[in-house]
Amino acid sequence: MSEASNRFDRAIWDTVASIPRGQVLSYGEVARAAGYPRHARMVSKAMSRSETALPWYRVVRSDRTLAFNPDSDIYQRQKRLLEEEGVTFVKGRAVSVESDAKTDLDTLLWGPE
DNA sequence: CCCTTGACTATCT
DNA sequence: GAGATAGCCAAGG
Repeated sequence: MSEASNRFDRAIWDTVASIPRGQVLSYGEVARAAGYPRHARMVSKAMSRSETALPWYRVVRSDRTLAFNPDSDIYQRQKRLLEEEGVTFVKGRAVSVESDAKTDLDTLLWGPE
């Protein structure tokens, strides 16, 4: 196992571990925050290589949908873990608790949809 | 070295 | 907004 790839993994792990409860980051955002722009596709692999418990479920697509097949068990598991932290889902998109005022107002006025 | 595979993304129809 | 398309980049065959 080379030093370089190990450094990459650690950077990704640290970044994912730093995502606050009830919030989500996209694969691209994690990669960029870790100091490796354009490495979105490598984030999942790095997380898979982790042996410690990471909040992997707080990482979603850039459009806030989940990366798995909606019919799969893993998709349901991720969705449930997020909902347990207060994250809601509107049209398949994860909406963190810390959403902006406009979204909150619209939701109050028009309901989730 | 070429080709295929992804828990991806930005952009254009 | 859903598809298609073209970039992206490390791994493995």
